[in-house]
Amino acid sequence: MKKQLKIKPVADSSTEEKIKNAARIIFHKKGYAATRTRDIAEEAGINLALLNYYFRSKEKLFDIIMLESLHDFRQHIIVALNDEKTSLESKIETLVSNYIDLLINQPDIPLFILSEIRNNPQALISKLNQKEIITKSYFIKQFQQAVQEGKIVHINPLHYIMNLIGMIVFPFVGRPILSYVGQLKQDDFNNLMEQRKILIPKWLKAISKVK
Amino acid sequence: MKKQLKIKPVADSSTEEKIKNAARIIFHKKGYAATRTRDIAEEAGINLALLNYYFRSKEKLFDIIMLESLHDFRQHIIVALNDEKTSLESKIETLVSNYIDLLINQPDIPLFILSEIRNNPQALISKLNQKEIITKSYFIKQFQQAVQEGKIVHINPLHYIMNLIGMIVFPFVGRPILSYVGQLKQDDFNNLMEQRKILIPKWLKAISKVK
DNA sequence: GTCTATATACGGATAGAC
DNA sequence: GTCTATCCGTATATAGAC
Repeated sequence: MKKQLKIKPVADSSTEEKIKNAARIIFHKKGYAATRTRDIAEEAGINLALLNYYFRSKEKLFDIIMLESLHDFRQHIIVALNDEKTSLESKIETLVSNYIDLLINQPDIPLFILSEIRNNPQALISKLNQKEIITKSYFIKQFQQAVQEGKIVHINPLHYIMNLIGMIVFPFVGRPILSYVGQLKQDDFNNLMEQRKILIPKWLKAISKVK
Repeated sequence: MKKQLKIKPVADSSTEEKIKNAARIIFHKKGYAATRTRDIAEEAGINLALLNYYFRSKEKLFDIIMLESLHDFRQHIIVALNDEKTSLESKIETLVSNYIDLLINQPDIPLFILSEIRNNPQALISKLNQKEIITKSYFIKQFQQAVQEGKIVHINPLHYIMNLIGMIVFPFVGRPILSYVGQLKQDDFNNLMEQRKILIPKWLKAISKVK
């Protein structure tokens, strides 16, 4: 059971990878409860029994997918917020841009995580780890510094965080409705998201002046 | 089977209402697939068989709850956006305020709807009805008017809608995480949302000037 | 209308052949 | 490692007594 490289996995080569990739797709799309192991097997093009052979149970397979998804979801925030070399503004820019790139590739991650947390809060919230990752980040230090200097209006930083993450994530969470209302095709939607990479930092800047 | 008044239902009096209220709570909290009819019966304090006696099946009961939830969720937008008497600004103010009030009372509605749409897009999206409710609303007319007059920067109105709805809804969708990160109690959270009633319209105004 | 007991279906998991 | 066949628990739904 060789561990494969994170960056460039050998695609769908091994059966194990095939199952994991299929599981990610189905779990992300339907959530734990609505997913049937038979669907995963079919998506992976393998026999149902193999799923249990490799992963013992639906739950164990799910835990693996959830852990990886949480990792992806968090990592973009943590890394960006804790870079001590960059300014507040450029931190926002990289975070927004990287995040939107992730979501264009895996648009179902946020709704997946949020709805599973709803179904099982205590179990999952703890897996988010250190609640201080945001509140004690270098970003927050810089933020409070900027408030002191009068560059940002005095306000609960949580509002700022909600707006930041919400502006990035919400369009993906509401994509089906949005695409329906706006009659958007896949590409139309992605183009809008590309625009937001530039717009969101500007908007946040404007907001941070509002009393 | 007398139809009861919408505004002031005779609370939990009838068994039918008891079941519906219980179903709303459980479905909102866990979604269709993860909900067991036994849980609903227990929550309602009635025998499991009665559920089928009154509503025939889990699915039929679910459809009723979903339809009502969609109605609540939409109605606040539609009514506010189509009032021809009010200015653009005051439309926003009422919409934000009414919406946040609804969500403080039923905080699980958005995640409920969004995750069920994800599980079954085509079936539910159609129930949203007329895709023109937003794009052909009086609000959009006023919006485009304001753009013409140079009061609002020229931009795809969908960005504006995403920001508007996202700022309102996202904190509720991400509430478990937010409350965890910010160490918020129920009241702390609600207070933040009350603040947003005032702040969101101001923020949107600032955003609408950003090039 | 409400209950107890039970039928039926479905989905996760395993035994055992290859 | 991979398949077929099958087991078994769980959840929905109904039959029938009260």
